Amino acid sequence: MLNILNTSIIVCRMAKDTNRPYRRAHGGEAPPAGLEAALPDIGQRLRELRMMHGHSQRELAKRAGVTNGTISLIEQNRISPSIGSLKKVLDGFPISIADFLTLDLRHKAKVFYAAKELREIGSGAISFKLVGRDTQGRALQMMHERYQPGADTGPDMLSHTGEESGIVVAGLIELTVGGETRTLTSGDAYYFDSRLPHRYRNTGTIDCVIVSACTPPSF
Amino acid sequence: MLNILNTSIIVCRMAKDTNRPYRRAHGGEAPPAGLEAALPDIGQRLRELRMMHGHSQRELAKRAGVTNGTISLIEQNRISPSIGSLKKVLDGFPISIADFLTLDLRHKAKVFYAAKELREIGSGAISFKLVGRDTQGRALQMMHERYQPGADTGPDMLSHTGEESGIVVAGLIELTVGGETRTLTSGDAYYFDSRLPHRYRNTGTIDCVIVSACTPPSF
DNA sequence: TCGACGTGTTTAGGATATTCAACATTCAGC
DNA sequence: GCTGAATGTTGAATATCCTAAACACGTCGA
Repeated sequence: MLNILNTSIIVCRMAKDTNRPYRRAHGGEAPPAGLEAALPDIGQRLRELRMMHGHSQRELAKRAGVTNGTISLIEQNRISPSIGSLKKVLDGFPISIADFLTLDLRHKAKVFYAAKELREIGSGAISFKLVGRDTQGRALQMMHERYQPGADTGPDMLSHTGEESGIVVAGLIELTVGGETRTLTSGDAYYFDSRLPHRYRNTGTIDCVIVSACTPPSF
Repeated sequence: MLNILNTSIIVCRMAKDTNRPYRRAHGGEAPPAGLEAALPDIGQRLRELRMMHGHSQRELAKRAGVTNGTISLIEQNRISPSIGSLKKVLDGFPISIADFLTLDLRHKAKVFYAAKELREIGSGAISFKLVGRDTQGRALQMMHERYQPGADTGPDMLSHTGEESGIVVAGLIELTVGGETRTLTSGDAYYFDSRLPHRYRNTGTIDCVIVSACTPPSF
């Protein structure tokens, strides 16, 4: 099977360096065409990652224990680094080879959310403000919850797949999980499997504010 | 930096094949010792995967478009395959390089946490209070973070697998993610892929408090 | 017992990756 | 306009990878 990457490298070399003829991969069988998933653009990935970290080629080379020339050639896709040396190079960053190959650096997901941008659901006594509008492809759902005095998620206990956790920021909340009830105040926290029936009640006299998260997103 | 893998390869070659002398990686500096994460045992992984699929080396070689010798050498860790050829080999299976490298080598939980029970790590300018002592089997890690004025996670950007999100509860924080920088204040929020290099800095004059969550737990 | 296959391993040599050193460029500081 | 120090690129030499072909061993059936 013909390797697309290697081929392109050769083309590149031929064009730039020498006229030395190139032996076609396997004289015999024709390649079954590009059925396999494309190999990510190692060079550009590395360059972007390096830039993000604010390192020069030499700086990274020193950290990684390779030469700056190697970094340069890899970034230009002039060579296909061995696993060993790619590992060395990535040792210059806190990232694994697997993550490096998977990470989508180009996709610009929304990162920052002004308070007013949080999506608010449930008005009245209980309000949830969600971080992020579409939870597509996200593993987490972060929330800013506010319970007015007397607010109550009700006697019909909640129950859904996933896990949830939170920290009380202000006021107090009475939380029941799987039959056990506790009152939490500012700084206290909870963590439970969302399949356990649960209920929140503000038994205090001021608004209760909780910052919580659940996975997977359930809104 | 000396590459452990390559070294062992050489040793192996020397012992079995020839007595040809081996030039030590870099005459100069001594290796800073095994600080970096171990490179997964490519050879054994490949062998196991191949066995699971019931292929012989030659059979896989044919599918992959490499020679059986290459498979053999890789499985013995005699060579560190190039990304390109590892890709080719894995094209013989329905698995990506990243998955291949990651592939796994095979009650009543505590719900309520008083503020004092939160496990505190990092005492100085930055302190994290974690919900839950052992994150074993948990999908989420909830945290109460406090940054003193001037606190900074440092120019060596953080980067790790997972996703993280948070809401600023008090003060302000300057957050850099994947090259983009923003200053968030109380009520603002963020969400990003933790593999993107990121950095937190309290550029304000009072303590900044953030309640955040990440998945999977990374402490 | 023998050959014809199957397996994984090894070897020599050509192809590719990596290093080292030099080069070209940019940019700050004078 | 000069340096000097930084950057990324390149060519030649060397080390490593990859292939092709042979090797050694085991199994099976005649």
